[in-house]
Amino acid sequence: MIRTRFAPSPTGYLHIGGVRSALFNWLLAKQSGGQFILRIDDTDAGRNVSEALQPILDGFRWLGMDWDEGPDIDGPHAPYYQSQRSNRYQEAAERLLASGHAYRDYATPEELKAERDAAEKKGERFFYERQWMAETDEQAAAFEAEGRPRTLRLKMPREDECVIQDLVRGEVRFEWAQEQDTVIQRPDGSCLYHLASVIDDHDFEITHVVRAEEHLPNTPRQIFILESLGYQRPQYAHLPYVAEPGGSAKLSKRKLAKYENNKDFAQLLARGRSIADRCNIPMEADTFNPVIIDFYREIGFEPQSILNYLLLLGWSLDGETEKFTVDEMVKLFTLDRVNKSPASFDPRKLISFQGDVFTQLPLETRIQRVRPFAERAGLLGTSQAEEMLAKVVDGAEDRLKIAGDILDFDYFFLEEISFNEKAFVKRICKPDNARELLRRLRDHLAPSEAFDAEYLENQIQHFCETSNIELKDIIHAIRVAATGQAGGFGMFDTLAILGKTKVLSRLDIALERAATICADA
RNA sequence: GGCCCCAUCGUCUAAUCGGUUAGGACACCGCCCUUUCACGGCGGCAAUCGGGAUUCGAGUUCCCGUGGGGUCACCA
Repeated sequence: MIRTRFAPSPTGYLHIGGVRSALFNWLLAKQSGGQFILRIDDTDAGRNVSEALQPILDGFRWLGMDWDEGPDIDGPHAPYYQSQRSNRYQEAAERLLASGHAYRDYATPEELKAERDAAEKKGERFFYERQWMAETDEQAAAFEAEGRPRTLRLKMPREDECVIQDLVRGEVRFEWAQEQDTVIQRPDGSCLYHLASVIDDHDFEITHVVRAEEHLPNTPRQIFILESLGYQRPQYAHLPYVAEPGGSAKLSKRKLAKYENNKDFAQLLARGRSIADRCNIPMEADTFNPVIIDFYREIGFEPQSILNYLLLLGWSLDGETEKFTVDEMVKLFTLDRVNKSPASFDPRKLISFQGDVFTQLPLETRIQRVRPFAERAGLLGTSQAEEMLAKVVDGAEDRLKIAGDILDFDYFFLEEISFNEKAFVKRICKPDNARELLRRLRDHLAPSEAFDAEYLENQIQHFCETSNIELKDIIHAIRVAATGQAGGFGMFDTLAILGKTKVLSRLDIALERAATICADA
């Protein structure tokens, strides 16, 4: 039975690299009928744990990554919050002390800092030499009489080496003598991460520890703890981290400003901002940031595309197959095809995946996805607008890649549109007969009873013949006048969806506008 | 700096147990389709970090460089 875990700290946001780690854990557990556990690493957290945890749980729920045990649902090993498990850690700390694998240490923070600074001055690395270690109760009493604070440190071996069989990296060796005597318990009795993590993995019966590569150097001391306690080693798999766009450093949410220099990243962020701006979505850098999962939910990405993209960041099936449903991911994922080197985050490929996924959704689903955005942007409200929405989504076809893209087609809904200035000049001002043709076309269409695409095509073709012009001589001017835009979907469909009233009034508005702004007016 | 990890097109990656014209995808560039914008179709550009060793033969094995990165807390 495989049991995996993801252990977020309640930081208030879910990092995209974290999602990938969690995904691999989740897939590994699901494919064998095992369990995926969510454990909350809040040993160092402030008061607002539940508030800071919410976005993380929301993120997982949105992605459809359900956990079998953890917050909100509990399970046989509850509690799943480290802050509620301190008695377990203290118990272990005492055992470690009793067995001689840990010792009482009475160094003050000031003394340690002085040692550290001195080492740094000499260009050496700091290595604690147990100057304030108390080996006997007498020594401990003497230190305590001086009023020194007591911490518990691991008494690391000074010879031999630690050999790890890592499922993605193979055999990795560390010399024990290089390992520091890590502090596992603070003077106030609270225990630190390494201890807590090992105890929890044991208590929760975790069989596979799949986590980011940055934890690889921590592994020897965790192995020391668990073996000292007589626990069995889990299987380890250290994943390469997700690197920044166009670079090889670890992707970090704090470097948003730097990433904005990356064209692709900047474009994605700009896209998001324009949607958020129209929909009154808050844009704090803590959550509205392509490094954070909330960003994608807020602007209308599909969980499926994010999962699929992240799966391929460091894993491949055969180098050919790229599109996977969640069921396929679960069935086909294997740790032995995880790559060893960091994979940099490529916003363009993510967008491409998203476009494919969204386009293939049934019309009804697309309408449903898009509606909240249209609503928040104030485009809906009337029953005509509802009908319009369905027609627009249908007509837009694959031009809609992200749900928030519906705002690109706001001109169908708005009473007053804004004109693309360049297009207006090029299509309406510049051709010398454009205004005349538009005026005549307006009058030609005014008496029309019908206003469907087929009828419009016939009418406009006929208009062209009688005017001795070709369709292409007028169609661009019509589009700009009716939509304000240079591009869009089929012209006759566009006019039909807009409806006669809007089309006629916009032709009037465009003509008035041309009269005032065109250079020769 | 110590320890550890990594190294194929711009990016993500493929290449049984050494033998391929080093394959696919995203991006980019052409052409076609077309009333525009997309889509789609066709084509193109583009990579094994360097040096040794082993071998008939090395992207693949070994060694040495070089480069990139991670980590070195009374954080997680």
